Amino acid sequence: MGLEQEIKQDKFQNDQQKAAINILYTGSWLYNINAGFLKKFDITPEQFNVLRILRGSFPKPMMLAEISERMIDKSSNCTRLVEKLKHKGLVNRVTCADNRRQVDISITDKGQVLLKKIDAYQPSWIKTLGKITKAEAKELNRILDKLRSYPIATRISVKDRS
Amino acid sequence: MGLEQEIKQDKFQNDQQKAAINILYTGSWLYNINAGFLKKFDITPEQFNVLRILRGSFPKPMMLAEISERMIDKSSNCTRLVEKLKHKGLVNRVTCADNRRQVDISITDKGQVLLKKIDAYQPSWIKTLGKITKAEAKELNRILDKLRSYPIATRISVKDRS
DNA sequence: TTTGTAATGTTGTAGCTACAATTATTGACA
DNA sequence: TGTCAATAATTGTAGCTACAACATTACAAA
Repeated sequence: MGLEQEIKQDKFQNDQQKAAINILYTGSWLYNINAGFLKKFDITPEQFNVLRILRGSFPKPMMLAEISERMIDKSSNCTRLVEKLKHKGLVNRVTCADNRRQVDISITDKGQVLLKKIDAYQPSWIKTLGKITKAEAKELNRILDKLRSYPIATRISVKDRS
Repeated sequence: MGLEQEIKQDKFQNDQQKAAINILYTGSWLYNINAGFLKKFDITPEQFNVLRILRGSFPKPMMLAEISERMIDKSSNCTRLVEKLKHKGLVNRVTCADNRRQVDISITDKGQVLLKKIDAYQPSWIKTLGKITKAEAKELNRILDKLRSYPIATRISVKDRS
């Protein structure tokens, strides 16, 4: 079933506009699948994202700004997110000795164990992804990266200058 | 700049997994551009979505369940969303005479005017979309539709199955 | 008519997000 | 040294979401 049937809209202005809606719609769909899956582990997608980021850096701790930079959804409030994770014992947070403005955050053993457990469950969205081929995934990645490439925002094109 | 640089992650398990992150990331990126644009008009992306849905149905009113079904983000609370729009004078909401369980919702003149005004602004994300070709947009749509095909049972309610 | 069940919305509430204001610390430099 | 700007994180708060419980209405069966 295509996007038109799913949101019951039968005409888009053009393929690009349809693509925008499709990305938003598919993103929301994927997010919800993921959130539903992670709920079993009492963790949100944002928290999961942060934990994986910290695992990637382990054993080197990270500061909040670095974590924010790597997050999928940049707008999440990192301070409070990390606070939740600390409360669950999944991360450590200590004031950095060299620079007391920053805090060093690192994943705990308990956090590592949780991630392993989640990995082992073979999340349903991994299965979902199997529906597209490797070649399709590559092409999808290429197009999405192109879409986000830096806009030539306010620059006047050579043609228009005259 | 590709996804790896943007979220500073240099290895993914495979292309499909990267694609999932890419969709979530690009969706969030696009949402934020859109939200920033719409803020000038004192309206959220969700509210804008509902208004366009109602314009599509005009002059035929719609009930809440129909609107929900067509929304990009199904999880928004439609009752309160419509309440906000009514408060701004952008929609009408009256109890349906035939079936008093349902409410008939329709876009007002003021709502139509607002949408026209927004259309006229040529949203920045329309420019964004120009970065991919028509052929790329078509391919993107095809792959995203394929990805969502065969719904994951656990997240789809009985009602939605059809 | 009464009863049960499905359809349709609304509401309560905990928790989360957006974003601007604020605090604390550091480093540059007159 | 004292002042200023930059960096890093926290907090206040209004508004929004998730989701389950609830209320109302419709309709069919006994």
